Amino acid sequence: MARKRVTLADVAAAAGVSPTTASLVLTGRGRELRISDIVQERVHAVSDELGYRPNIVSIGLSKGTTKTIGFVSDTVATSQLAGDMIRGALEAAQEHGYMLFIGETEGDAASERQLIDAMLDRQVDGVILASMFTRLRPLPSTLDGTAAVMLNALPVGASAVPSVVPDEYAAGRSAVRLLLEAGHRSVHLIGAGPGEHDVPPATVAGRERLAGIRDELASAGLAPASGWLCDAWLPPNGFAAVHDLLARDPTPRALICFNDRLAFGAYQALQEAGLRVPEDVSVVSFDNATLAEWLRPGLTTFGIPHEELGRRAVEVLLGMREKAEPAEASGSPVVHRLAMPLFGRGSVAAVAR
Amino acid sequence: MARKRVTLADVAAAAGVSPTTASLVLTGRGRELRISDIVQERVHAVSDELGYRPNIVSIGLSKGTTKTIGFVSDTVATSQLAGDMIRGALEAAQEHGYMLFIGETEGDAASERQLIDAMLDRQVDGVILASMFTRLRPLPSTLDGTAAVMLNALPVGASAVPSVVPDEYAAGRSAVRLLLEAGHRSVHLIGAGPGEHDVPPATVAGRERLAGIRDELASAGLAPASGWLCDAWLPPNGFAAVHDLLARDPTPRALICFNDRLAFGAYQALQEAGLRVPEDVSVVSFDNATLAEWLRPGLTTFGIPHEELGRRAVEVLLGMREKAEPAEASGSPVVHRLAMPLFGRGSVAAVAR
DNA sequence: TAGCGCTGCTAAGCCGATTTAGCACAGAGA
DNA sequence: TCTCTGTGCTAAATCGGCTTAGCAGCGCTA
Repeated sequence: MARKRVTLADVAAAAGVSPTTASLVLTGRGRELRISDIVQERVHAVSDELGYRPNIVSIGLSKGTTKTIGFVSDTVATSQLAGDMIRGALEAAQEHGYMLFIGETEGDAASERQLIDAMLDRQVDGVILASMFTRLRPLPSTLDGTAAVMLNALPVGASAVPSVVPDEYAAGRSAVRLLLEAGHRSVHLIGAGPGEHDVPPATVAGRERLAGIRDELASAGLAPASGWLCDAWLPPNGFAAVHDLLARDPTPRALICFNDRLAFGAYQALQEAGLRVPEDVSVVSFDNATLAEWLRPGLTTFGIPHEELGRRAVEVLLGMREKAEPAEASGSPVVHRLAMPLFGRGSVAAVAR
Repeated sequence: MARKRVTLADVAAAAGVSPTTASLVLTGRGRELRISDIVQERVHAVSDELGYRPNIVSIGLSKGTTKTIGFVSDTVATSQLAGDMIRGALEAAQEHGYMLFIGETEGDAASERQLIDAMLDRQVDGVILASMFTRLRPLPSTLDGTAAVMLNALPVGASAVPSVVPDEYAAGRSAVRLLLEAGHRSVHLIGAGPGEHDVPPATVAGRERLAGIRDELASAGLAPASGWLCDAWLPPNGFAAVHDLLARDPTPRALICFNDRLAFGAYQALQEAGLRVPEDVSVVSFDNATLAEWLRPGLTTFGIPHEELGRRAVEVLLGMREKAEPAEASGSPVVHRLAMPLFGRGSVAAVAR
């Protein structure tokens, strides 16, 4: 069955010219090399008729470029996030005629190395190293000499690799500002805080959100009313933290949850205590998980622009390939910070007096 | 910077043999073609020392196989599901030394065609056509002559392509059996039913789940107590359906929700009506979304084995490449149905008497 | 001592494109 | 008539590996 692919040689034969001529015409160098209009037209016509498409593998062999990008993610555990990030990358890649190899390491260094090798064996033009939660990560040494971009992660060590991350710090400030504008002066933190070092280890997001929160509070002459550091940021943790908070302060007015799943747990605890959102308690959160929309009332949250992050990573990577080695040239690695958009729903109200 | 890749020629030169010899040794045909042990050893040593890795692009050019599979999904809207499916596919592919191209069509036929072309241009060895919800879909004609497998979708038309889908029908039967064993005799359906044709259009999952449910009820001499067909299967739909149900029957005993998001809405409606899960109402559902674990009480649900589906699709695809054209040979396309595992949590209790 | 078979290795072609160098022909000028 | 300059096209090398066919040298037989 398998109809054989139409090759350049087929086109050339059918048009009665040499493969060279066909190649020149189809790569747009016909005029430059003085192929007559009649022949050019004939080649194009035959090419269309036969449905010729160049074999990228072949081009890859001689040019060393395969129009392919490797996308290495460390975990797809919280895969919804990964999906959007990949989607953005995919779209940007497709727009530029690139394809994406996807690979997953589950955080294992050996399998990361293996995966990157497999990609290099296939002559990828560049590699995106994505993390599903913002963190510091080293650049694998195999990637020396290959264009690379970190996505939702920051390079550690001397490697001068550009990175693309959400602007967590700004979002932290914005979250506080939102509550201040609603008249709140007492803000409890669920998931981290109150001190600047009270964050789960290795999460850049937590550290930067907290820094933003604390700085914005400070500029209003305030400090967190309380902070509840959690090991993990899942609903049960949020539930427990708010449960504990209510034991100390039975009528909190405003919560900032460090992510939406914590907020979900917070909702549950508040509800069981007979407190209503937002009439009794305002809640602001981060991530804009799908969940945020489904809660009743809807959760006001700062979203991670996953799709935009993925898209930007691809664009940065393709940009690198044009200029020679710009990251190293400019001395220090470039960090692209993308704004986290606010999704205002029903969970914030003016403070009750 | 970019250290040049080590080629076979480099290894050969360093070992003082011809490229032919090096190739034979490294592809394991050394003994067969009588290369002396001394030379074999030397070639291997040099190869290791230089860190030689064969360039798969080159092999792809001559052999036409690139150890690469294209994974085309129609939508990543509900991307968590996609993520797990892709993860399973990824793992299986990696185990066999294959890489995955990922592409997304957003359901658009033109972009699907374009994507598949882009993959064929890169000489993929096969293509997996994945849907994020089980449905019928035609096989794009460009794929004639290429190995293909449908994932979470069934081929429509004469194309003899194997497919891998969850066994929705069996899960429907199991859901009912679970309730029957708990002593329930009155079962309300949220999302579809009561009649066998009362399903949202084009969802195979709904149709098959409903068929299983109705058949199992029938074999106990029962029929659905009521059924609430919803346009979409999102929390607000579940909320509304249960709201309506309660207007007719204020004390339902058992609900089967057609997915977890409907069940989430059902929980909310039950809660607002002062009914408790599972003491007053038992709830069974399908999908095992992450959400199911977070609800209080945890939702008892039949999960879609996404990871297993993805994995199996790859295995079926790679299996096809070994035998010639087995699907067509065997006459009718093979459908692989994978069991949907039960995740028993706290939402089902023995019927109150 | 020519012929045969075996051992151990290599030359050369191929996959499908791009690219460089250059060929054949026509017309113009010396 | 010979050279020179364009014009229009093509041969051949290349990318990096695999594969087929075959070569050289040796010992053994007839």
